[in-house]
Amino acid sequence: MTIPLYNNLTEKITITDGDYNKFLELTKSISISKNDFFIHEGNVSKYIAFVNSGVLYSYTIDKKGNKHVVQIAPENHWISDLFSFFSYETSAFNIEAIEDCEITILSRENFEKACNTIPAIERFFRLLIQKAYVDSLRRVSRIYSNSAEERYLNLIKSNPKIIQRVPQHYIASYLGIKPQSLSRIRKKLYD
Amino acid sequence: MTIPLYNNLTEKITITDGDYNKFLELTKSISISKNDFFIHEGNVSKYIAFVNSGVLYSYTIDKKGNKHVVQIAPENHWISDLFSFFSYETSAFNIEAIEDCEITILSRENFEKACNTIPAIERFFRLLIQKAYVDSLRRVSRIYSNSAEERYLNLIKSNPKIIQRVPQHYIASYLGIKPQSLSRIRKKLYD
DNA sequence: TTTTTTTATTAACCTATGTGAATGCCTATG
DNA sequence: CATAGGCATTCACATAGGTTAATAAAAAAA
Repeated sequence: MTIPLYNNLTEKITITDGDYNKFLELTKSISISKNDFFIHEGNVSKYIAFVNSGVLYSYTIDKKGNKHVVQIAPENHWISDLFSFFSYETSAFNIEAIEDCEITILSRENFEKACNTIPAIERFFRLLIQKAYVDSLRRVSRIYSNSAEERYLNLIKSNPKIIQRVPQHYIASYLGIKPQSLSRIRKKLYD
Repeated sequence: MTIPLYNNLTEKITITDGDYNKFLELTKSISISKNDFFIHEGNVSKYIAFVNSGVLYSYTIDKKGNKHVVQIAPENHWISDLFSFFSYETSAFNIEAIEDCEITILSRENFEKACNTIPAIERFFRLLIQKAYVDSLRRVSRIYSNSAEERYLNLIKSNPKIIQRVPQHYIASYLGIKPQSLSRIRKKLYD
């Protein structure tokens, strides 16, 4: 199904049917089962993915062996190994399905092709990345100015569904704390 | 002088003289004295700026009254109140000169105009924002996986000049710690 | 120069989160 | 059904960094 993708595009831009079809031809739709990898660290394939259904999450493993959840993407979100997608650096980055997923994927090569040949698509990705960038800036500023407890409450407020669908230790990692600390925070909050 | 800007553009894209001049007409070059504000929180004017010479830095003041340095931009860097520049949210954001500066500025309105009428410029900003985004993602992941001491050492390594030109309490804020803590870290490192 | 203001250092104490280990609970698998 | 592996919870203790306050050093102003 490509309707969710069309709707996602037209939230930000206007696109002709011709351009949309041209864009669609550069993509590929695939299924991923729960716990499968979409991108596995060390693999060469670099894609950006649009989630039609399910939930994916991306994470890195740092030099100390700690896992860091970077992004949690339910349906209607884009997710990618952006470190290497844009920088071409080989980065230890994984994207894994938390639930069974249907996703539409675009290779780096076709991403460039789409941006070069379909102005509306270049605009779309500029806007998408602008938003992702602002989100990331906001995240840095939240880490610095809020405690883990405040960040947890913010996440619940802004994304109540994620809390229900995603295991707690992933949430903890996304918040930048250990599962034990999240437990302690929840206990304090709900006792 | 607009040569630094031309060089900065052509690091990422190819642009014709005609397009460059068209772009230049949308910009304005101004001087800012040390300690002056380029953007003051509460002000309506929203610009993105290219630093020809000097150093600017951007910061927010959070609800608790703490100042957070978000970006430090020496010459040949772009800096902006990106929170509101892209999101149109009114955000409490300041950009101030640490040294006397020459900057070239582009209003939000002209930014859109440039992106809409000069494809090379839209491409340039897409690439610029991609890079800024990757940097910001990397920063989140560093905050989570490195101690303040490690982040300080990283900063020294990747940007030795900034350490020399920027007062220490700004560096501390950029690293997400208090000046006292940076002092303690430096003492531990250099004793 | 002297005075004032800003910045950096140090120290004693406090707090949030990390660490390691034990326990119980679920869920998947044999 | 039994069992193993993963997940959440709890606790005792460790530690990085925050807080407050005093002082020193440097820079700016007079």
